[in-house]
Amino acid sequence: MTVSNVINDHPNVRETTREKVLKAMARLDYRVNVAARNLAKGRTGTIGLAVPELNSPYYSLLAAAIIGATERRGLRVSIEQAASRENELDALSLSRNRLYDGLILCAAGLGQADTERLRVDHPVVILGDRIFGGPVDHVAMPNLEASRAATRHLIERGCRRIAFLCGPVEEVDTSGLRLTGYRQALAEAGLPSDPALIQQVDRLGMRDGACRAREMADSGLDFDGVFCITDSLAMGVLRGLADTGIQAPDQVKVIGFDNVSESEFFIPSLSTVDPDHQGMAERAVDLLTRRIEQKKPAPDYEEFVGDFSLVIRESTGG
Amino acid sequence: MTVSNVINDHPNVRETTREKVLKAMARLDYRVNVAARNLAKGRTGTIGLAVPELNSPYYSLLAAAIIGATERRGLRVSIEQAASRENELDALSLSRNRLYDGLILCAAGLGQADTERLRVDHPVVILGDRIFGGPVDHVAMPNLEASRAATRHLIERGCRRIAFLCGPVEEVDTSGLRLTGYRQALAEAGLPSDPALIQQVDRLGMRDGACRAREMADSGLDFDGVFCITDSLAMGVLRGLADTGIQAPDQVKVIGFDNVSESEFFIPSLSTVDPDHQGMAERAVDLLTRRIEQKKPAPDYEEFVGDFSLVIRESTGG
DNA sequence: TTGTAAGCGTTATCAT
DNA sequence: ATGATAACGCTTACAA
Repeated sequence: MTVSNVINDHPNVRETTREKVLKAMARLDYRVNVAARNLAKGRTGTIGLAVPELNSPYYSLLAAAIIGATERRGLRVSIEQAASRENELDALSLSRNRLYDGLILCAAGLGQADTERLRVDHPVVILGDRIFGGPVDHVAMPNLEASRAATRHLIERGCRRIAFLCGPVEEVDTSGLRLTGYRQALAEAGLPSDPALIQQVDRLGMRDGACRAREMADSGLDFDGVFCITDSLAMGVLRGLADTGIQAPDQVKVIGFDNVSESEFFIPSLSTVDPDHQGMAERAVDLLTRRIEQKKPAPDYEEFVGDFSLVIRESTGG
Repeated sequence: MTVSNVINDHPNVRETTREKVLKAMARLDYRVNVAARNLAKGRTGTIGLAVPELNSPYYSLLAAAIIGATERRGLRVSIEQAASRENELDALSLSRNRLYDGLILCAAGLGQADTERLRVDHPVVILGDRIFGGPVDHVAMPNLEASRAATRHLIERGCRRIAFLCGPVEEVDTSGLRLTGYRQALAEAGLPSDPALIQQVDRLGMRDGACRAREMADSGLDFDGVFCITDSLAMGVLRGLADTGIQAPDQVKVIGFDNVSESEFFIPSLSTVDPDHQGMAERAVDLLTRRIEQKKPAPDYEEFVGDFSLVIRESTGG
């Protein structure tokens, strides 16, 4: 017991005793067994972070932000790639199995229909836009406002035929919410909303962005601006436009969403929505920590929407 | 005990008993306690992966490759950001503390001088180029050969004044090894090696690449090719060149190293060394698994060097 | 096929 | 200030 007290820096250990213990520990090359400690304490000091994919500028930025936020709180993060709805449920159960003290889940597979599966007796925070009003704390992007602002920016720069590039649109999700913001901005400016300009791709990466941009150009679609719901998509679009000889921003202006590190250096550099990643990460970790600390689960679920600003770069005229 | 047998799919449980147990588990909403299991088994089924930074195209690619390799083996990966030598030592001790069954360490802070600190009694695999001949298994990039090939490619495309852009050069590390390959290629082609062309930056990211490219251009340095030791650096260079009005590949050709996802879509698309990330990841996990499985530590340390190929794209003339 | 007993290495509680 | 004792929830070894 005294050894335990020394290890955990408890007071009430005589200095000479402490030294004796430390000396013995050094001599024996003693290491605490974290598994045993976790069992005895009922805590692991680790939270789980489940993201759909790691090799993505956005999710790696997000992971870095979360890690930054946890470091300041003396927590460890274990990152899991949960690439499917199935994987996400796995992550949930691992957390329930006391491997983690709590879980930050970036849902991509789970949807509004799975809301009830989140009703678990251990701390979970949802980060993202697929589940609203669930029985968990929730940190979301400022989808609507930011999309309006991005679209408005294109309009202000003179675009009249603005394409909207997104992923599969579901009832409630990033694509759907940002589409609403886009439509609102058009409506506010008195511009018609042409369904042909609404383009959906399967995956929100550069490849799909590039392919679709080429298809749009080749099909003769008339457009002078593109609002892409992720920067990856937007950089892909810039690439696709370049392939077809279309000049950005002169002929077509492009704006993205996320402000990933690469956007600043792309050629042309990418105008984009800059969400307050840091703030959202801090808040997610705060909410989770609060849940972990409180003994009794309380159904006062919080919904936090992050801040954003617009970053104007070359792709919309600088 | 019978419950344990059911949970672990052991044979020798009567079907009716199994069902009774499963039913009871469902009724009680029972969950195994992973912490307790870890303690009893002395294994966690989790390996640690320590990388210097997460928000980097290269390391996120690597992390994804490692995760892919472990999934097939029924292992879980816990990713840690170890951004300093200190952090790397932490990761080592966590593993020693039985939180992980083993550790894959991408050393960036630890160096050849720390070799002895790797002499630990639990499985570790080093992934990277900073420690050779240490008391651990080691998976490395084909630095020398690949750098020679990349430099040779620039020479074949007509470059005569090839700059080399790297990070701080130490005794043994990525920068140093690739520098050697670069010099060898120049020598083989009978080209002089001008020290002014060897450019070092602090961090291997796009920002430093862009800044340095602008400085090189502004200072009037004469160069017609750049071999960058990472793709991020190379994309930064392309950006920097664009800023100063230098055309790539017409006036200056650029080649990178890593073949990160972004390279294919950058404008101009980036020629680069494509290491066999998947193969290296598989091998690292294999080596680690072997160590975990064997009871007695054996000092037959393996050194595995991955494969590579060259991917020629627009930045060197397509 | 099922169940008993011991032990994994810590920490919490409570005496001393 | 120190230490004895009993958990923590599981698995292994072995007995029934």
